[in-house]
Amino acid sequence: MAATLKDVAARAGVSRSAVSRTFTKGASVSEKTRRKVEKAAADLGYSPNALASGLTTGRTRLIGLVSNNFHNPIFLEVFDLFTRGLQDRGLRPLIINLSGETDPTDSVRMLRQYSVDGVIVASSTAPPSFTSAFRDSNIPVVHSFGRASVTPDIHVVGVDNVECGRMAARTLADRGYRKVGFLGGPESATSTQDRAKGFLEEARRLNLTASSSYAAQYSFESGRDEMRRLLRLGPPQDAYFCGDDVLSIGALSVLHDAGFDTPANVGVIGLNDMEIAGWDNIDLTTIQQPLQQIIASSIEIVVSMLDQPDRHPEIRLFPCQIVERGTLRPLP
Amino acid sequence: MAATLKDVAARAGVSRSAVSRTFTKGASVSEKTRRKVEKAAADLGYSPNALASGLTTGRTRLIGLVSNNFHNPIFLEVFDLFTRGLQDRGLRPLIINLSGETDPTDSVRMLRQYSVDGVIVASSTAPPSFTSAFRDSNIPVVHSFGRASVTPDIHVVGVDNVECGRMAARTLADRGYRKVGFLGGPESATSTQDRAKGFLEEARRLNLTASSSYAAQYSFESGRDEMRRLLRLGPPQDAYFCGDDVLSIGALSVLHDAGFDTPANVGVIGLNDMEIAGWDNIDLTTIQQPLQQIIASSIEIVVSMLDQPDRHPEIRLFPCQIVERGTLRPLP
DNA sequence: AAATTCGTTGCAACCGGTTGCACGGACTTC
DNA sequence: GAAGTCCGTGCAACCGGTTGCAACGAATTT
Repeated sequence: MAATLKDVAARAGVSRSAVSRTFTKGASVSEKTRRKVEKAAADLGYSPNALASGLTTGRTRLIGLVSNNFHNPIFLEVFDLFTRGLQDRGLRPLIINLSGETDPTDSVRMLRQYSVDGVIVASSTAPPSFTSAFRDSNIPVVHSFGRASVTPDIHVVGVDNVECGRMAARTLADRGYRKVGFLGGPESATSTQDRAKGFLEEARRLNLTASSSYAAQYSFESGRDEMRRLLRLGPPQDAYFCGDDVLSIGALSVLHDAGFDTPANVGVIGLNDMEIAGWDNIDLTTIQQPLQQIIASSIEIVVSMLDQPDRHPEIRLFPCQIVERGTLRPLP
Repeated sequence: MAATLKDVAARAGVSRSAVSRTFTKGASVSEKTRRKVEKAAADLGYSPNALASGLTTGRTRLIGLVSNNFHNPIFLEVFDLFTRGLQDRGLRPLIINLSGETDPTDSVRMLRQYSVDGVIVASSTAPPSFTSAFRDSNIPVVHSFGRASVTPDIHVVGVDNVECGRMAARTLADRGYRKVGFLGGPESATSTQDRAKGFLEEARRLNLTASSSYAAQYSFESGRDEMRRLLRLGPPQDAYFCGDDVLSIGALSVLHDAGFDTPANVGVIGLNDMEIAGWDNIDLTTIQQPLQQIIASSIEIVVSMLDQPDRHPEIRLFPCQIVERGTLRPLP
């Protein structure tokens, strides 16, 4: 149906090699043949078949984008940045929706079948075994929003979640909250563990009374469920650090239903600064992750791995910052 | 690096054809060779290269998923359903993020280069010329959330937006609102045009006073901007039908800032029923599009086109329904 | 025992490109 | 004018599979 190399070669009166070379930059072709070929290609509406060329070159320009956060609005922003960033560099994202799957076998097989040039795992909850499965299959991989390890064996781009936890504790302390709580996401997620660690350590250091609890997932409903459970056990803390904006908003809605007012009765600080957090009906004080930087950096690493697959694993962490809105009282 | 057909053939002591046939269902292979081959394949961790096989069969099992709604949270749900639905059928979504692009040329080229088996355009704002570009390139295409045409030349799955508009008008009238307004998305989008048409016609029929205006995009900020503009011109209508939930929420936030209370002073009804609309801090009355059905149906059509590429274009519209929440006063 | 049928198998060509190599011609150089 | 460069080109093999065709052996029929 579509024109092939052979068709173009015939029409231009040259060999298939000549046509291939005109479309391979850096190859040696005379001005004259190039013009003939380009004319013929335009006439036939030819564009090279990326799959066939991938077969011989070993480069498909396909990048696996693996995620499981399809219920957190922040991920739409992540998705937008990744897909745009990749396609701006001539790469095509091939999506894998994990949706609860924890066994990497299938994902690895799928992406190997399509000979992706690399994989980006965009998830703060995917276990480390997941990313290593790709590396073990010799697929270049970078873990975005992953945990920084002391002995990195995989590229990780993200934030220092322990430091985020500390930052949250300091922020609450500075505003005069004394009894504070951590309301995290799933306890199995490394991001949750790190945020809890930083938060509780720093709270202790600052002589705050700190508690912690965990929601089943990073979702609005889980945030509601967990806050409801807490309120059944007794009065709320002075303020909560929630492991994610959606959890915060869920928790807030339960607090409001129960008659508590923010920030007067109880403060809440989230994490992510998703677009919705800035909406006036939400107005959530939160810790912002620098998404653009994290994603641009992830893409940069995966691109560089195309040329140097055995590049030394690297950790890139970016600083977070507080976005002041209405769910925490102002500094005294 | 990865094992190939040849490696497996050598290890199993059979020809490459035999190996290929064990992995092609419906092919004729004896139990004995099948076992030998499967053993060898398992030993080597072999899995067939989908790209190479696509080259000869003309089937890549790749489906282009084209969209431009990367700023509307509803699209995360759409995305989740599409990616899961496709991969459940062994298809892989290849994402194209249009982000404002209106010229289909590049998208068509990209997807042709990767020999996708079909394309799903998931957008209520993409112009019809966009989808036809795929069809003209002989790529099976279905337009999800598109406009139903009387003389369909492309598969369309979605809702009857004119009827949605009528339904909104009736809903407002039933609840005693007399002066009503349509606050739509971009005027160029067919979805906006249809919703406006249905709403205004029905409002007239019901002797309501109706006005209409348009936001620049389907986004929270545009909703705010437009409602701000309306309030500068004079007092608000009794109730608004907004062309989308995000517009509704933007409009609501401006109304609240201006001291209007919902549903006491002014009613708002949205469209989509995105997850957030149900959050207690939002509690938006809205018209629900049956996403699951629309998406399942879109996938079903694209799958059926794999076998019958020239299948007659079809329109599938699903009914919407009102989701009662707190931004419209109850029926008298 | 010969003929027929049938399922299984390997050969070889092909899908749409890429690329090492050798050849040919134009252009320098001595 | 002969020798040496260098650039451009085509041939042919290859990437990792698929598939039509013919051959083959076993089982069935006559």
